[in-house]
Amino acid sequence: MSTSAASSPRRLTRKGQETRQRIVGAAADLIFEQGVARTTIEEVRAAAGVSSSQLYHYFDDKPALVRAVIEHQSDVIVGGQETFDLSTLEGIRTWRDWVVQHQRETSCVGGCPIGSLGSELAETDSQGRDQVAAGFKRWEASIRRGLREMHAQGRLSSETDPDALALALLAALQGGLLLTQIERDTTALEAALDAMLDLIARRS
Amino acid sequence: MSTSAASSPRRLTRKGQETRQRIVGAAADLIFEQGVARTTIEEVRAAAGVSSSQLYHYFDDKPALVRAVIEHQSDVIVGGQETFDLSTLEGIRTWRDWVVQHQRETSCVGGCPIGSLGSELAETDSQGRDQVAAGFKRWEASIRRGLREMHAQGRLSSETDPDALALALLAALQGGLLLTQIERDTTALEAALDAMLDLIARRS
DNA sequence: GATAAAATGGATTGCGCAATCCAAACTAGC
DNA sequence: GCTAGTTTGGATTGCGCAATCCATTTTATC
Repeated sequence: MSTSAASSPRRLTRKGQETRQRIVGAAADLIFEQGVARTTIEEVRAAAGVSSSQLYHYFDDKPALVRAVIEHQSDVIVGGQETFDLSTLEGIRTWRDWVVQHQRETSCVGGCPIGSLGSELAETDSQGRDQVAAGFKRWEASIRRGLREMHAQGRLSSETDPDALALALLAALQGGLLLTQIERDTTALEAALDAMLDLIARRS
Repeated sequence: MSTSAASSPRRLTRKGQETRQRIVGAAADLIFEQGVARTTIEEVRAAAGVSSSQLYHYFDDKPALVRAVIEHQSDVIVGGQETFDLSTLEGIRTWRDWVVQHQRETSCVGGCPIGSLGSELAETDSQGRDQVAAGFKRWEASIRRGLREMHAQGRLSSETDPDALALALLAALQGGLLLTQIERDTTALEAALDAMLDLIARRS
């Protein structure tokens, strides 16, 4: 969690931090549900139960709020990722099952919180894009840690490049989530992850 | 290319068809560059060199125009896809190289024209989402045709399910394109496609 | 408990942009 | 060449929404 950002208030009261967090949380939910462009400041204001001036007290403008949301979602996702151990085939399967199950439980709605943001901002907000890229880097590093461990312990063939595999796994997940979100069906996500699992098994 | 759509004018003059096409092309370019929400009717109007009333003569409203753009992009992509033969490992490698090269040439800007649209519309325009899903289905079918052929001719092991593999390949491509777009670097795309190629080779 | 800073309330402003309207000028088909 | 339908011009409207403003109340610090 990189602090920084919101210019004006340098010292935040405990109460202020709570309010700020409430705004970020509400914004994150709304943006996850309907994207940045279709989420209005008014909606965020109402959902967070704050006044307009409060919102602009904590964030310079809408882009600044979006930046805080990206940071928030990165933290949530990377935090979640680190509860899984990807250094064994069994662990990767457990992770795969969790991801698929989670999509089923949410009716395949929303896709990946970071991926969707990245797609929307990529060509219009370079600062936002950089931030999403940094989030992906952290995520990738987390996956890589597992595969490197697997490789070091000889459970991945020595010719295998664990770093490239980590990137491929993240890509397969992203593509699977996108197709799953659009088709409202986990088939694509399962096919993508199972293909990667099969590859990893064959390289064991 | 499914016709239909724009309510009002049932009979289009040649001139009318040209104008309509010009609008769709301009809209497709702009939307590819900056997304649906950030593309204004005024921009499309100027780029296509038409008047406001012309635009609303051919399309009921902005969502209708977006629908025409989705249709257009689906046609372009599926058309392009069909110039490749995915029934041999060699052919798939050629396709992989083309995709990567294309991203390099465009500086990794824009991502996938359909994927980006799908991501933006998924939760806010169910009609648009359905249309993107249909586009992906066509794309998937095109890939599947190659892999089924490969399977039938014994160049893919009999235990392999070519349909699931086609879906996984499309997902890897989408995820690779998304990461590549955000990181402005083709490494992820290459890792994703190469992983799938390796899997296919190992299943040959 | 005084005072400076921070947090909150809510009305208001101004503009970007989708969409409408009323013509006028073409293009078919008979 | 007449007329019904199609295509085009461009001004205008109206609203959604980001952002500003001026208070008032609360919290920290000494």
